[in-house]
Amino acid sequence: MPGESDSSLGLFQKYLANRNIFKNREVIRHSYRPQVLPHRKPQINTIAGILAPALKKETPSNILIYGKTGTGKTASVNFVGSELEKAGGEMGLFCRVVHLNCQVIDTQYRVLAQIAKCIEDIEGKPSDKAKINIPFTGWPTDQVYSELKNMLDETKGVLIIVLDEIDKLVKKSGDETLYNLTRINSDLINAKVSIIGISNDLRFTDFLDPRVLSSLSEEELVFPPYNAPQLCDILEQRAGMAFLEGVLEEGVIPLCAALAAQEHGDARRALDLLRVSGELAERENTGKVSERHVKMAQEKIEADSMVECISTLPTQSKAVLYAMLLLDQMGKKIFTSGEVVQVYRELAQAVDLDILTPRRITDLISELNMLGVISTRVVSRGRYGRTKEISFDTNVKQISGVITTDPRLKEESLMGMDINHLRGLFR
DNA sequence: ACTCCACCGGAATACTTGGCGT
DNA sequence: ACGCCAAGTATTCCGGTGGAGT
Repeated sequence: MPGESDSSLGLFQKYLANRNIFKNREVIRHSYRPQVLPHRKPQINTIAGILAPALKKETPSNILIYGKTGTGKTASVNFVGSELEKAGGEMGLFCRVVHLNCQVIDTQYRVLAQIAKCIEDIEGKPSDKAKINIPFTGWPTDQVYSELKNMLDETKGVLIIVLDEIDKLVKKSGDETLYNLTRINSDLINAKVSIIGISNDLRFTDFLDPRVLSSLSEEELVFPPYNAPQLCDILEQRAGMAFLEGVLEEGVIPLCAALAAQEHGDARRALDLLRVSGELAERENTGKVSERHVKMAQEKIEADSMVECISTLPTQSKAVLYAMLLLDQMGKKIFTSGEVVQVYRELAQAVDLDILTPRRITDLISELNMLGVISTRVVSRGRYGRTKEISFDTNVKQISGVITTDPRLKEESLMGMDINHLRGLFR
């Protein structure tokens, strides 16, 4: 693209050329699906091998895929799926893949309805007698099931159902859905169905009926986390498309890879790091992404996720957190649960919240601890009992910024609170 | 209508060491 | 000097409740 469009770009050219970091930012969003998936050849080949019978109008084995987030499970399956559809199309077969994210579609009804809808969309053109639209709600589930069965049979092809985040589905609505889906084959005459389950949770099979499990996991596949060099390759591959020539300094990609590898080998995390680094550099107008930016990006991502985490907390938890903030501001960097309870009482009264018992508060405190907002340590002080020592280990300002976003904990609502009284209490 | 889950609090029990009694 | 006790929560277990989903 450089060169020929000079005429219209001329005016802006120098600004674009000067300071921009990105060539195409979309490429390093994790929603972007690259053509090539580095270091996933074996898995892709395995999946392809398992699904290949579909092209001979046979039923492929069901597959269960495990792996942590950001290990390329979904991307690999999608890749194989679209290749399969392509191949099927060339051979004049009806061979389709439908992808369902069970985090969103998490009931039996919605799963069935969504599959039906996908099939409808795919072969929309033949003027079927009465376009049977399955409503979002209203029908009994078994009617949807039999309707789906009929639709499938008419296609006379092979359908591959990908259930992404299948563990969420099982946790929310049990294994009945899966049971029905696995036995749908025996009800079909002309068509074949095969299921690919994708799970983040290795132990989710505990919740499954053994019959469902054995049928679902005819083949099992594990996606190991990426290690640092592999992450490097992934980043390299995309960085070439995403960034302008020479804006990335030497150590940037290795650093992103190393940081993400420490996490869980999460490719998404690595890409986020790289993208945010780029965005930070862009904002600075330096025209270069350096390792410093990566470190800033790391902090920013962490901070963002903490903000996200805190802002979705229930009000009571926020109140407890606020109480701890007040203690911190009063100069007590380390405090005990007893003190938190005292401050919390005042606070809750002032903002007209139900006052929870100490019992509950300790629960909330440990919850906050697990979220990593605070850190706690149980200590025994001999004659003076046993307590939890609590302290903040992250930026207090940010936390307080988020907390006061809650309508019930706005500054104004705290007017009724006697801070000085509290101050006197803790010296 | 019924089930399930998140939230809540009461009671009992666990835990640990500085103080106090001897 | 030594050892048991007690303070003050933590932690566990459990039962109740209201609201959301089916």
